Amino acid sequence: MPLLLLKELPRFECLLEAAQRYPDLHPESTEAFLHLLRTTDLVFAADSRLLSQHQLSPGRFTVLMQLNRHPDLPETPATLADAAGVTRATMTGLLDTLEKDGLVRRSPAPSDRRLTLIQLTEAGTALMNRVIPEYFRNVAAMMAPLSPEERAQLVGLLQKIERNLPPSVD
Amino acid sequence: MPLLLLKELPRFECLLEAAQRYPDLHPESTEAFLHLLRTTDLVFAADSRLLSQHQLSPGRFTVLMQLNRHPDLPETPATLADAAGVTRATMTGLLDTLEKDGLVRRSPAPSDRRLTLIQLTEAGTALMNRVIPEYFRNVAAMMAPLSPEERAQLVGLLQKIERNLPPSVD
DNA sequence: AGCTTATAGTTTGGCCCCTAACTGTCAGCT
DNA sequence: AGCTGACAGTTAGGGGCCAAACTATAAGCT
Repeated sequence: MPLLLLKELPRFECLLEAAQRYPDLHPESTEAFLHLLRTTDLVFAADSRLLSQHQLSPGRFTVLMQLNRHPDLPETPATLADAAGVTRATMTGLLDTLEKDGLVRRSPAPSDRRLTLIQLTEAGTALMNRVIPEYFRNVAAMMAPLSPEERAQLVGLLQKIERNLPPSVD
Repeated sequence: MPLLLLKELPRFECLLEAAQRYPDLHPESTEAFLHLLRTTDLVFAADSRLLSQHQLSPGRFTVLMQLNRHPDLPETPATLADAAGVTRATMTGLLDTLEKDGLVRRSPAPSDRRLTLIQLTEAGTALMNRVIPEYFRNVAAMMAPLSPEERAQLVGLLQKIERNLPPSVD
């Protein structure tokens, strides 16, 4: 996604000016909020560009990552959806295209015909073996401008915000 | 959107462990990266929940915000799309539903028949007058756990990351 | 055995994003 | 005047998300 943000964030001076018109506007908070969305949009877009070179999207990658963690332990659409924080309807769609591309395999569960077992195929495993190192190098490169102390600091600040918010999915 | 993240981020200890399997995995960078996506997802979801109470989405809100800034200066779909960082096709769809809901009005430009002028309707203006204060209060509330110094610090750290990344749209 | 409640996965329809291609219009050139 | 290239906005098709509703299956109770 882009998050549908303004391409150029308003300067802080503009926020100060707008605060005169909108008393509820808190310039420092709004600035932090907009930068958070903006930076994440850029990070996410860079991540998406890397993944798209391998015919993957962040969503598909997350599913494959989940399956790759314990390859001998099959997952179901419901457990994958729950772990990923999306609806089962969404997961059905993701699995449809992953299966079509030969990266996962669906099979019935012997003991419960409501369940479908999902496993990585050999092609899926091979793809992940190629993508994962590159993915982590890309993540490290994106975070490289921060020193180790600054990364810890960033995590601390983000956790402070996070603790104050309800989870986005049940 | 949820960003299709894992509902529970891996603990840092798990990242250390995974780093043994993936030498390119940099635990501190990966932790910061995942927290950045996670926190923004939660912030964005909270923002979306507030806006959805007013039959708005972040995208529609951004468009209305842009139109609200200079109500007497009509915009065009192309200028709105460019300012918002989305394609003209996307903007057409957003304007379709905003027009259907009576929040914006499309009219032909007298001097250039390629252009469509977009303006807020009275209903659109009234809606924005109700939503904007609430929107900024919500933003301030989400950022409230950070002190003013910490907000400035967050902005600084995010800008460091941002400067190292290409823009997500041209 | 039959009924009720719950679960799994899918389908439908919609929204928001994209790319590519289309139609209509304008600007500049000859 | 006519042509070419560029621009504006839309359409078509697709992916990724949602909610709601559906069908099929399982568990528990009587």
